[in-house]
Amino acid sequence: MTKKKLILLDGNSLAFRAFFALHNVLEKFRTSDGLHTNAIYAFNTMLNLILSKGQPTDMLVAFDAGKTTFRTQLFADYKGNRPHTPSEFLEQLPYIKELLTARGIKSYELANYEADDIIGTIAHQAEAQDYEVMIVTGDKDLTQLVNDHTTVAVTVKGVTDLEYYTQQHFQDKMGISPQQFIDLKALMGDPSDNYPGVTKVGEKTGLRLIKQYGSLEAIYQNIDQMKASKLKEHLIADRDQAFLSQKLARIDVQAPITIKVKDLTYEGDQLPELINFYEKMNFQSFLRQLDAGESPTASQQKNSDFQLLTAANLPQILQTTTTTTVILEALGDNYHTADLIGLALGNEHGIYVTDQPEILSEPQLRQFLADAQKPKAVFDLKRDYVLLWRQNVRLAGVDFDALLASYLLDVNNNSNDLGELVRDYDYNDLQADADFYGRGAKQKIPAPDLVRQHLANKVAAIQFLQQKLPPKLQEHDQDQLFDEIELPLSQVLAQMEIAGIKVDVATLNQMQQDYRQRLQDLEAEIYKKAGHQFNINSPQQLSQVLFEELGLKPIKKTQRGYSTSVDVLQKLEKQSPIISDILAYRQVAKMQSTYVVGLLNSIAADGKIHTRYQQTLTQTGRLSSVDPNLQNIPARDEGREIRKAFIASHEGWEIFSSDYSQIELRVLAHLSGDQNMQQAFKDNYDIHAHTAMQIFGLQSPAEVTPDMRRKAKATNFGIVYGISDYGLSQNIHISRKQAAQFIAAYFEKYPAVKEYMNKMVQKARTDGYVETIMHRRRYLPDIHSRSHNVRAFAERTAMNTPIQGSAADIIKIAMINMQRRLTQEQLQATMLLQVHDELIFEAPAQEIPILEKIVPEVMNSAVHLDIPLKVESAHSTTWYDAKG
DNA sequence: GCGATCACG
DNA sequence: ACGTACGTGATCGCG
Repeated sequence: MTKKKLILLDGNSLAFRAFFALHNVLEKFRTSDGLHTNAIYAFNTMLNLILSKGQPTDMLVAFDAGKTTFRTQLFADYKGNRPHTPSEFLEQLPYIKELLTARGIKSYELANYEADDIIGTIAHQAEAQDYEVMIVTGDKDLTQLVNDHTTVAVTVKGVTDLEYYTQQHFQDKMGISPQQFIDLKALMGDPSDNYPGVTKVGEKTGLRLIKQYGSLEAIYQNIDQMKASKLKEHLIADRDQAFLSQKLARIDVQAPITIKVKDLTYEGDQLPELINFYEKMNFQSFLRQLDAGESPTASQQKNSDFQLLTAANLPQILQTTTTTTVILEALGDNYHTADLIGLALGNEHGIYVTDQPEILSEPQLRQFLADAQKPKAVFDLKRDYVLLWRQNVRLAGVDFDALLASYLLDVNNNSNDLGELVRDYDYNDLQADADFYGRGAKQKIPAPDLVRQHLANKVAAIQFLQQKLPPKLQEHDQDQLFDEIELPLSQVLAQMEIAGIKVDVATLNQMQQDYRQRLQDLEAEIYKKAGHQFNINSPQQLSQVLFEELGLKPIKKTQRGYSTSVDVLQKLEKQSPIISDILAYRQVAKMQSTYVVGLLNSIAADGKIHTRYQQTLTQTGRLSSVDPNLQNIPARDEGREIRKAFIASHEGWEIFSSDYSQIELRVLAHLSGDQNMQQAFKDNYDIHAHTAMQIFGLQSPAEVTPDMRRKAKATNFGIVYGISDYGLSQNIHISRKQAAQFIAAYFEKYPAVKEYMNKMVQKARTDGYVETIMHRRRYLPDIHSRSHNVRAFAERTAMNTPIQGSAADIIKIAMINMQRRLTQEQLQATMLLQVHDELIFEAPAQEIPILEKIVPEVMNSAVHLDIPLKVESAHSTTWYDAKG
């Protein structure tokens, strides 16, 4: 007989995690009676995962019984600092228990004991009966129960991402045994459970002591031999607290439970009850899964009715007074080169589909698509605009883009695949393209009737989203962002992508040869110094040479070995002459592979590079650039030479570039309302020098040394990123203490900045999101994480996103206005690139003086802030020199 | 397919 | 004491 497997769930902690996993859609999960169901839903998702992955024979979910336990009797303040539990969560707990019954899973609670103790006791008994035990929890404390029979899975993020603690994993990670964990907690205390431990002892010191002495008892037995120190004094003073904490930390494995292991058989879903429950909760997707007996498949998706689109019925279909949904089907991501394979239209006349893209030669259809008075709905306007441009049709009249709308509502729901995206709105009647056409090498076009059906289903999906999303945009106050920024920006970006930027192949070829020679020379030199050949590009082989053969001292570890990154190598530079060769080799190799060769491979038939801007990708609202990335062309040092290859596309034209000066700090000055910082910008001071005066307490700008300015600049950056003293200290190579002083001085001189930072974190906590000046929204569910690490990251994000995102809003508005202005003034000048705070154009030489006037004018007036914006411009025959 | 590295703002 | 800057994309080696 196979071994029995018992899975034990920590009900309260997992339900709580489930609640916050879907906290950002809290209001989306409500029954008609008003009951919130997000935690119930996420809990069930987790159950599905655990049941299918874990295949238990027996199962139990343990819950906390109430506020008072034997621990509160030991220590009145136990868990005394827990914030008020949200009622939206508490109301769901009874239903989670009901769910468990319907799924054939036992649950249990016991007065005076926590769920931990129930789990510990049952696990203990099951181990004795040779069960394999797995415990699932959101609380690391339970890892003390790990042993040969028992694994503890702790949630890392959400409820489906689990870290599995086996005996081995625990030992590897902590360096102590699971049983010693109790003594570690005794020393550290636990802020979330509100018990103290020993003063000034945290995880680091605690681990050191446990490793040295083995146990709490051993520490105190040997305390007299310990040499005098503050630590020793604290240990002695807090002895009682430590032993009390040990009692609190230890999970009781002898709790007086009234159930037996043999009663815990997992019964499986109780179908009538479960269907009933899902219906009550309005869990459509779970109901469908039950229906299918497994996950939903193509066979049960509802296909939309449609008819063939022909030249004959086109006139009737285009005779419409409502919005027409348009699908242009082309395979692959790169719409600059992909071929059309079909077209579909949908409106009040029905859905019409063809797999003959040649229908685009019909003048009526071409006219309709280009008619700004005929409203249209699409998925990915930019893509469609470019596809049609290549057919010499200028798409107009699009007033709904399901991709853009979905992205604005939640920047995480941004799949470039319509089928995947609608699934997030519980719509399952469209396959993902990757499923329909196959992925990678296996991609092929299915039979025409299937393709037509797929396109019809796409039309229906967009129609569904057009009903569903606009009210939500309005709720979020995002109508302007959608209608006046992202939608028009799509067309501007399409035009920039189509324009492309000219590249001088001869320059790149010459660089390729030079780099090839230098790489050969450096390679020979490195092999000579190492004593043998090896692959310098392999961090593994390189660290073998450096740290084993040459005996250099490793500074930093990575997951697989020792780090060989630039900052590490720089610290080793004095120790061996090979290091500078390696640094040089790395730099040249990067230039060669990514830039020279990479760019040469991306040049289109017209001698230009046409990047694609991802408009629905970043979490902050910035654009990104792919295939190739033209937003990370080297700008400093030698690498900047690459920019000499970027030239204007006509004889007698130039490259013209304007960038916002300090836009993020200006945005911060505006958002925070800090008077001191605002004054500095109003007076057009050098802001980094000004900050240097503030944090170094100087009286006049003349006292600011270049080094002070450098440090102040780094501090300004740090503030924008959501400051930490450690991060700043690493960045400018100062002590952490000094960094902390800088930050304190900074906040003292710019007090409103500090208030603003606190306000953003608070807003993320109470509203679940932060937003930009144009109401671009980012949800931050991690702000409630129990993990310090994850939570701190969310807090920095809460501070940074409104700043970075508002700057992104501003340049987007400037781009739209700029494109209009160029048309108005009938200029030949063309906007080519955007690099976050910079716009790059090409123009006939005689238009340069005009650009010098109007580009800063348009950029400066994009929005009205409490402080002025500032723009700097430059121009030349190549991008290299078109930079101030 | 993922981690390490390094390019940009 | 905790473990760190924010946002990206391309290339490489390795499993």
